[in-house]
Amino acid sequence: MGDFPLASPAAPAALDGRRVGERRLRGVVLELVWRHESISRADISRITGRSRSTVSEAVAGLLDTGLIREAGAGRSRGGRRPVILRFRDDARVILGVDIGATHVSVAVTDLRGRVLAWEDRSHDVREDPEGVDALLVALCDRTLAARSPTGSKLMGIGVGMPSPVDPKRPGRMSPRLYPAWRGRDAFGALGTRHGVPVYVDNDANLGAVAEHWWGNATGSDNFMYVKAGSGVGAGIVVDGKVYRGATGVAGEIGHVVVDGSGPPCVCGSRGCLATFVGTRALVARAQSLLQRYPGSALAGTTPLTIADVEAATLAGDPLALAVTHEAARYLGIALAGIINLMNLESIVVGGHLGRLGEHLLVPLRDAALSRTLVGSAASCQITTSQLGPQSVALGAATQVLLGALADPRLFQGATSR
Amino acid sequence: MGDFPLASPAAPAALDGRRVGERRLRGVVLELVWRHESISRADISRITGRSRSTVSEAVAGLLDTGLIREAGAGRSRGGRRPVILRFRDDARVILGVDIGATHVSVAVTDLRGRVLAWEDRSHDVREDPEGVDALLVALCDRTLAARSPTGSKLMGIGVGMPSPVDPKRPGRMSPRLYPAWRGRDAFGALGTRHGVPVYVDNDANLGAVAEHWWGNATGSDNFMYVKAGSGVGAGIVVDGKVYRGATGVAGEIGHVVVDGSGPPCVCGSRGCLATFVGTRALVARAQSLLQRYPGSALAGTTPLTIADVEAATLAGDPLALAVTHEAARYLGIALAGIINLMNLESIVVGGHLGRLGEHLLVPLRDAALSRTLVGSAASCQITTSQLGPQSVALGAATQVLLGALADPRLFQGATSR
DNA sequence: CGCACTTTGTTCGACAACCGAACAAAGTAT
DNA sequence: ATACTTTGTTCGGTTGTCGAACAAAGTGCG
Repeated sequence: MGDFPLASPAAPAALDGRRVGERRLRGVVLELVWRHESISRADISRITGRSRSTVSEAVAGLLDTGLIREAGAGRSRGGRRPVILRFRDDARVILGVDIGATHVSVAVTDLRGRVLAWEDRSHDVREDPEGVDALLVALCDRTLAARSPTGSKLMGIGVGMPSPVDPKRPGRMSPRLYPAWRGRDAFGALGTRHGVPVYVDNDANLGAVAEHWWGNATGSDNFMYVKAGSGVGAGIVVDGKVYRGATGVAGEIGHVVVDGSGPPCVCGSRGCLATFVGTRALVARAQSLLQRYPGSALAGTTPLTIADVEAATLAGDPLALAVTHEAARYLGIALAGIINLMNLESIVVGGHLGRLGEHLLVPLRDAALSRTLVGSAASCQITTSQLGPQSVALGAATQVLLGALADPRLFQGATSR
Repeated sequence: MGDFPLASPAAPAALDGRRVGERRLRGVVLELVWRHESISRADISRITGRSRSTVSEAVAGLLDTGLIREAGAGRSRGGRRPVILRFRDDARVILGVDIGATHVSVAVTDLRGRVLAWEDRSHDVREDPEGVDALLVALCDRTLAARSPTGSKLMGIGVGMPSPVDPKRPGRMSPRLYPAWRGRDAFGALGTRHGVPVYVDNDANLGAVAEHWWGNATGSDNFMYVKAGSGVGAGIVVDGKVYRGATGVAGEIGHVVVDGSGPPCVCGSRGCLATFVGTRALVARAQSLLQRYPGSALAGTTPLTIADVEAATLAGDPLALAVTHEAARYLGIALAGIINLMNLESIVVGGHLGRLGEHLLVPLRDAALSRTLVGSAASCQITTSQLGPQSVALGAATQVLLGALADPRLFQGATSR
């Protein structure tokens, strides 16, 4: 026991596929009970099309596991009152870990995506892998100890990384972006330490998952989450599932061309989105505009940081607003093309740009929707993330939850903390 | 009988889902026999994981339908020699219809995607819907009469349209692009006339299907087919299936920005791909360059058509080559961004640009691959379509075939012609 | 209030898909 | 020739599911 492999993000659990029967129905029923706050056996029978007898059997099995419980009688529909079933949100807890380029955060959530405990630390992740290991151990222990419903079992750990994740070697950071991490199997130790499975994925993908289940993209099955941080990344959800592409590294939105005659980019092109909306690009742009806006609040600030530009934008500083609007316009150009191509239902912007709210959205929507075709994209909702800094950690925990809902057997295996 | 509804492209057949058993296994076995030119029951057992007894039962059922047959003994693997099973490619025929802006084509194929008969007519589809109806009836009858294995039953009809297809109303052309077609349920009559189901889809999507099964994208499960015709459209295949987006109109690649300061486009943006690679754009560009290339073979040609530009390019004319290279470069910029974003495995270019072969590919690959990131896209194969003008009709027929492979019951229903 | 009708959830017999063991047929290796 | 392997079938048993029947617990109308 306690010997779980690192799970690849694409395949959280490979069922044997032979026994398609009860195990599968149990998963379906479990997910239904989870989705509907309260539901009866008869409801499930109607929704799934299985007979009441079959549903009863599956429900009996789930009651045994303690994941659902009977909670009194519901309203009659003209006959006997149904027995209400409820999902037990506190039956297990999940650890969600967010590794960024400059920070490490850990959340403990229940099975409804509620954050029960939260720790956040600044750390130079790029240069100090050993420090990250130690920090993770400490933060996980602290948050687990602080969580409210004491005694709940830990079900699994989700980890978000600021790097593409190779499905075949999920524990590895990209050696190009993180040379110091070369050869390290980053997060396997976490799983064996706690005796639970670990799910590793890219941070933008997990941000998308969080938005899909708990944020602005609830109900959108085809949408994109754009994370504008030190770099620009995207998590794409297609038909309700994270889209990963041919080799698992989809989402590199930073090198979509938005100005063919713009500045050269490291990728070999000119006028890439990344040259306009990355942290460094925004700060540099603000710096270069200082002379033209002598009265700006940013005038005296040295060194200028992205936090300064953000604060100034929210305060209505003209220079900062000019920088923000320019970035929004370029982002809008890129999004317009993608909306038309992929026929997306909604887009959520997170990361530092997402914190600017309407200051970003007004020019962004203007730029994007003026370029989209009728029907396809006029209906695409563009918003900024409301989930805040816990977004990635929450998405990581959610991936664990989804894996378990799809395969209830994972609920069994967790050992007590 | 003979009363099939128009099938939406997304859901060719909605199984009841209750009986998952033999019907499903039979579908899996049928597809395996179809994929492998020759295969034994024991092979199928190993591949599917079902027991030999179960596989034997499913095979027996399929033998009864006449869709597969036993074809002698295979090579021994150290024991009794296996009985070889083969798919009967000539058990049924399929009609594939290609409606373009200026032409109507019809193909009859067997169950292996071989074109047995083919008719092609120029026609002003945009303005004359009634003429299209009459032409379709005539061409379908002619091709069916001309097909080689006489007596084979017609299984279904696939139709490709030069318009986005609304999954909820598959028979309707876009009223914005085709005002004269407003209110017409375009192709339902075809199905009732022949007593078979009709599958309608967008032409670029069907081109992608054809490339996926019979062309350059065989083996690629994440790729894009770009059809550069009078407009520019794309068919996107994700995880082996046509990607349709939130409302079924994905693939509008024409309005990806490739030059933020380029000429204005009808969509409201500037420097859209469509302003550089559409038929009209290419001809206009050639026209405007005539003065600078006085020796060009195109100098005396009036009116200048896209066919002239194509021919001149293939003949190595400097003006035409300049136009082609420019278009290739812009297309490359757009593709680079999409490759990075979607992590595609390959891209196939069809339509008039696709006919230019290496004249297009050399500058296109140069433009696209120089802008893509290591790992993600350096491995993306960019080619031109080899399927020729039958591509869309072939894809349409293939969609019917795939629908039937997934649900063998469709094989039963076809009436003799 | 009583009686007919509905709805819910369980029990039980039947059925279909699938498996595994046993077996015959037809091979190969030595 | 003998021992072992592979293939495909037969047959009994397990499992998921259904439908009919039923008891429990409602609603609604005369």
